[in-house]
Amino acid sequence: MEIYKGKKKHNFMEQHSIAHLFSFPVEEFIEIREYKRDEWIIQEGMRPDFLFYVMEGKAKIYITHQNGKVSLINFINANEYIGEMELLNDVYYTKGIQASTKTICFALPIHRYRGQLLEDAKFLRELTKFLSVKASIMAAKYSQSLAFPLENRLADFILQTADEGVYKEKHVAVCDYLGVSYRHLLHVLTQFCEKGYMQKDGRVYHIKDYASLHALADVLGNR
Amino acid sequence: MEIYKGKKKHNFMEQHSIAHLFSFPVEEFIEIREYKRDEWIIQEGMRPDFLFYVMEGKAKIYITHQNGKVSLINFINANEYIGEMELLNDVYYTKGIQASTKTICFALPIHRYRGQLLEDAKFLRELTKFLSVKASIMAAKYSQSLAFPLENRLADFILQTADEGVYKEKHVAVCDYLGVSYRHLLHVLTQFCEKGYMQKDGRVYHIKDYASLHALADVLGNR
DNA sequence: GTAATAATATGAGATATCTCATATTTTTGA
DNA sequence: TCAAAAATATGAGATATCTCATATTATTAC
Repeated sequence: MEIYKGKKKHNFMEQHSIAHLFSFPVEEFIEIREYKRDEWIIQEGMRPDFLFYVMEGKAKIYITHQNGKVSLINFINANEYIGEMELLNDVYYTKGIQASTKTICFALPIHRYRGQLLEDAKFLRELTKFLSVKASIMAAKYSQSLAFPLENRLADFILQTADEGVYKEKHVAVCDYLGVSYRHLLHVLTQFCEKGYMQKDGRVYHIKDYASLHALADVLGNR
Repeated sequence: MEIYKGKKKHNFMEQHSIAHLFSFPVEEFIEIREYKRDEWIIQEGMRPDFLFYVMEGKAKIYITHQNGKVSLINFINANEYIGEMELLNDVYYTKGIQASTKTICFALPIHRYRGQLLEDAKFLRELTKFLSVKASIMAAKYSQSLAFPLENRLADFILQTADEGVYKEKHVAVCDYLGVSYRHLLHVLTQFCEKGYMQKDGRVYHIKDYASLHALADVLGNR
């Protein structure tokens, strides 16, 4: 992890203003941090001292269960908060946050700004919207995971992540995300190929039949 | 549904103040509504015109999937909001909300108060906390549903809902809530009885072995 | 009070998904 | 550059969960 200093910090802040997020100045104690791919931004179970706002990059929220299974709960993208749960709630079990690409974020020291943040309607309004969307996405994922087999959820995931007709996500990551075993994921992928929906080419899959995949994904009703 | 008028309204408002939720007066256009058990407070897919705040009672959030399955996403209890998603987001698929007991709530007409509410730090702060807890609970339920079989989730549910050692929830409701088939729920309940964790007595179940149920529930790690 | 509806109950067979074992290939770190 | 670690790959058997069929018992509505 690198903390931007001096000129580098100054330049970055000029090019990426976050003045629209707060109605008071935060420049004085704010930090700009750059995390490398796979670096942990927050360790599971360790309360962070900062509220983060992601400017660039992508991160993953993980939780480890007592049976050893690991769930990738969700992704965090640019223009989203990290650590807001800890800002708001005194007791909260902190999830692990890992950068999945190079990630640059603003970091506000909570002890310095907590009081002001919780009085700031501008900040709270945006955070409230963000949280409402988050809650709503989690609810959708939850109910879908119970109501539909992997076949449907995977079709949806493939269509969302494929780039120019090519699907090439890492199987292990997808298992954590969709909450199924590696074995079963491969099984369903093989089925998709047998049915002619996709064609395997080395490590990547080419989509051959969008219509069928869409038919599977659409029943999830992700509006 | 009954809307309190005149003296009844006046009395209720004197006894149940919600002044602490807002920093501006809301008395003028607020309604007090009482819903009977099983009545729909919001119809699925129909945008509500009100923001509700539950004072008394308990309601359920439902979503119907395209394959006909119904998920009971969560419960709403006293001192919680209904309709906040619609207040915050212009596009949102409205879930169905059904009273599961007699439910009394305040109803604020959105068109009248939206602007003020979104500027009110006091209101937004409480709503933000509420939403952060909601998002966090959904995330926990989601990851648990993927990581653990019914056995564990049911043990947790039984311990949470049993009253003086007696479990007597309706099977059909539990199926929707835990997202499993009726058949499978009964199967696992029967197993619990065979293993001596519970004893069936007519329509209710008596808990006989708390330790074993706790052991099953604890691995979920609900902190 | 009775017919309709909802909830409970149980069996049998199908399918979705998991666990474990083992081998090969790719990536990573010293 | 080489050994260790991670990711991919596949088989076989076990288990969790679902679907459908069918009966019986409560609850609700008229």
